[in-house]
Formats: sequence, C-alpha cells, structure tokens
Amino acid sequence: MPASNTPFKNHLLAALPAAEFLRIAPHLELVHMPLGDVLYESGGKLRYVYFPTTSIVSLLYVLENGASAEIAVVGNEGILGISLFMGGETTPNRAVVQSEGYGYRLKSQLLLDEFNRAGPVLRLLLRYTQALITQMSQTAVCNRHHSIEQQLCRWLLLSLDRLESDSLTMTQDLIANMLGVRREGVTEAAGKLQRTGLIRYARGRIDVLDRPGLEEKVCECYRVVKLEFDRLLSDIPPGDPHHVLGESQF
Amino acid sequence: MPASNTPFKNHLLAALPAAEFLRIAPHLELVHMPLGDVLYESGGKLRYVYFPTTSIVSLLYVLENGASAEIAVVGNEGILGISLFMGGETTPNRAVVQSEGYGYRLKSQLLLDEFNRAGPVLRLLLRYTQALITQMSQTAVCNRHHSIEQQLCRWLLLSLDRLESDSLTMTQDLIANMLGVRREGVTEAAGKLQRTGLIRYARGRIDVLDRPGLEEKVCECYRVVKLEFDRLLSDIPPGDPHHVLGESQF
DNA sequence: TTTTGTTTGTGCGTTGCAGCACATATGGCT
DNA sequence: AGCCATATGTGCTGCAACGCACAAACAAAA
Repeated sequence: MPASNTPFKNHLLAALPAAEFLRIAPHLELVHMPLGDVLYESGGKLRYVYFPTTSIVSLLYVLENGASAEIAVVGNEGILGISLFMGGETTPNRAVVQSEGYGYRLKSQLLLDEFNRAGPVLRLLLRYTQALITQMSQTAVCNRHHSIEQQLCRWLLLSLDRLESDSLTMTQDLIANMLGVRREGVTEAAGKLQRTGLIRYARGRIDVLDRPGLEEKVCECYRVVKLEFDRLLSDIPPGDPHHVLGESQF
Repeated sequence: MPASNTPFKNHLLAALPAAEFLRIAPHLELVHMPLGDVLYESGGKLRYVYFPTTSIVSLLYVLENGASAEIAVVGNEGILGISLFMGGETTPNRAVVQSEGYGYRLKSQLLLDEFNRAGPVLRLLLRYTQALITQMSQTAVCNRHHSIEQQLCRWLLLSLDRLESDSLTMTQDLIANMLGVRREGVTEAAGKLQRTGLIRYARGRIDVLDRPGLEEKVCECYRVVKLEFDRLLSDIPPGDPHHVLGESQF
C-alpha cells in the first residue's frame, strides 16, 4: 500500500464536516482494487459503498448479447453505490475497476445511517449524483453523434482527470469494451493520435504527451461534464480538508 | 380542460401520504402543456416543477451544432425538475413537451420545503430519480448498439405506457429529433412497421395496432426500463390514492 | 379551386464502423 | 535462448445510417 493513501484523497470524504467524518472514519477500510475487479454485478445487492482514491471504476451496462457500453466513470471525485441511498437496493449496472489503485470501502448500512440524518452528507451525495447524471446524459449523446476518435479523447481526458500521472494502464481492447466499439476502431483512432504526437502507447500503457492538444481535439462533451463537476463540487477542496484532523493518523 | 384531470393521475402525487398531499395540494396549478412547449432550457433556473398527467415531456440534450438526442421521457409516472432537489439549481437538459396534454405545476420552493422535511416525499422523489437514471443509462446503450427500427419500437412503447390511448400525435421529423437520427431513417423504419401491420400512421398521427407485436420486435432496453420503473415505483397505485381525499374537490 | 406549407416517400453517392481473418510486435516464462 | 500468450496493425467485405436532392401526398387557407 502506498504511504500516500488517506481518505482525504477522495474529494467527497474530504468535503465532509468534521463531525460527520469522525463518525465515519473508524469504519473506512482501505482496499486494493486490482484491474478488472468487479465491485458490483448488475442486479446485485450493495454490501459496501466505495470511495476510490487512486483507482478508477467504470459503470458498465452489459447487454444480453454481451455487448457493453460505459455509462459513467467514477474516480477520486466520487462514490460507488449511489443506488443504495437513492432507494434502489440493487444496482442496475456492473462496476468494473478500470484503473488499478486503492479506495476506501464502507458498510452500506453505515452510509445509509449517515444519509438518513438528512444533513450535509445527504446534500453532498445528492449533488454528486446530479453530476453523475450529467455525465450519463452526455455519454448518451456522445454515443449517438461523435466519432470514435472524439470519444477516445473524451475518455482519455476523463480518466486523466481522475489520476495523478499522465499515463494509464489500459489495453485498446479494454477501451473498446468501455466505449462499446470494436477494438480495431480504437487501434485506428489511437494510431492517429499517436502519429499526431498527442499520445504514445505500447502494450497496455498509454502516455499522454500533449494534453492541451487532446483538449482541442475532444468534443464538447468533455468540457460540459468537467464544468458541471466543477460547478457542483467546487466547494470540495481535494486533499485539503476543512476539518481539524491532520493526515498523520492515517 | 378535460374534466378527468386530477392530481391523482400523476403517480407520484397519488403516492403521497395524506399529510404531505394536503400541504401541497392547495398550491398545485393545473396547466396546459402544448406540443413543443419548452419547460426548461438547458442551464436555466427552475421556477416550477411539473407533474404531468396527460402530457409527455422529453428531456433533450442539444449539442452546439444543433444535433440533439433524447435522454429520457417523463409522463404521468414522474416529475420534471429533479435537479432542483438534487442540488443543481439549474437543469443540464432542455425539457420539451412531446405529447400535448395537462399537468400540475408547483413553485420550486414549495417542493424544496417538502423535500427538506426528509420524509416520505424525499424518499419517493429519490426513488423516482433512480428509475430515471436507469432510463438514461439504457438510452445510452441503446444509442450505441441498436438499430433505428428497434429504437423506434422502444420509443413508441415508452410513450404508449404514459398515455391512455393507443395513438399519439407526433411527426416523423420530431421523432427523428428525439432519437437523434435522420428523418428519413424514421420514415424507413416506420414504413417497415406499417407494412408488417404493427402500426398505422399518417401526417403526424400514429396508431399502434398490434402492441404485442411491437413488444416482440423491441430490444431488451424497453423491458429493462419498464421492469425497473415497476420495481421501484410498484407501491405507487396510480389513480387510487391511499389517503382519505375523494377526487370530488378537483 | 388553386395555392401554399407541411409531411412523407424515394433515390442517389458517401462514410464510419462492424465483422472477420490474419500478420506482426512484444513482454513474460521456462 | 526459445516459446507463448497477449497486444497491436492491416486489409478486406458489408451494411446501416448519413447528407442531399427532389418528388409525391396531403391539409388547410385563400
């Protein structure tokens, strides 16, 4: 486990007022989330909710014939398991770890208890859910109207925003699964980006060389989602909790 | 105004316990919602929330270049303006009346007050929002993987479920806008359905002749959304309120 | 009735992506 | 080193949908 892991790396946890955080903190378990790990299966019960810190998780919808598409991405800005407090009991989607890393998990009931106090935790979670909804609608539109290359740019930037580094571990085959397109389509789009010098990749490792360049090429969908996340969660200072705890105890 | 209009025709309003309903009822205004009426513009403030009774409203996402796609449909099973209580203040989508009819509107602040009591109203609204999220994800996947014909079937059935009759007023051009496809594509798909005897249409009027036939042709997306709505909102008896009021006073 | 605007039908060429097959790197393993 | 699974590149064919142009059907207004 990297020494740098603290709950504050998750923006939602970091945004909790001291009282709420103190109640929750003792029950947070740091867990490793390896690539491909399935946190939730479609239709399954939610035993835990997860707060990623260094990992990224995809919400996937898998059709009967096996075809799939990514609905949304959750990283250190969010939480997995929203249907818990939305009242669903089960998730409609599969949640798959898309980028290896760490996160904190919490027993469902404990989060539910906090939520039901109808205080800042509720408001925070609902605001996050609203941002997630925006991401989902934007994904729907992007699927309909934009090219694979544009979608790849969007996907890369969304992933990058949730990581600390400029490189990610992800094969083209997996990306194709996320975007719900052919692997060859990703190869082609990625090749184009590589030839333009925007990225470099090899065997499951992608380095983003020219982020501004990517941002020029990406469709509006990326900007819209990012702006909405910033707007809705702007009072959430990442890694700089406004409660009294130091990070030392973790 | 049709004499048959009562708040109970909206499933959410009908599901409210007596106390909550009585507080809200005096402030419900019956409004006519003509075809094409824009209830919310993307990014606009929410002055009212709407509870459709006989109308259907589309949540549209409109891209910079004018292309659009439907994110979700809201009829007498739901409410418009969820971002109000989710904490967003503004909607990310445009809401357009897709099928002329009536609905009740309520001043935003009043709904917010109810919501903030953190009682049954909150739970009900969140559960509905969860169902809406399911609809949105399913739309995203459907956009990616299914043919125009399948999507048209889905769209017709979803609309039908929110109406009392088996016919709807809607030009192919408008449907194309909703689905985010070419008008000609809709013409072709609709022609096919007509030749098979499933529907009949002419100049903006579509009659569904063989509903079971449509249900056989539609992709799984329709079933999934319908099941999820039924599951999440099953304890909501439409038109049969479990509180003490008769309908006479409306 | 004629006119006009709206809705629907049809026929192009074009394109982006699917589906399939197979060739070629590349990194880890024995 | 050689081997093998995994990852990527490339070249087809085929199709569904796009964009465009225009014709036909129809309804309502003049």
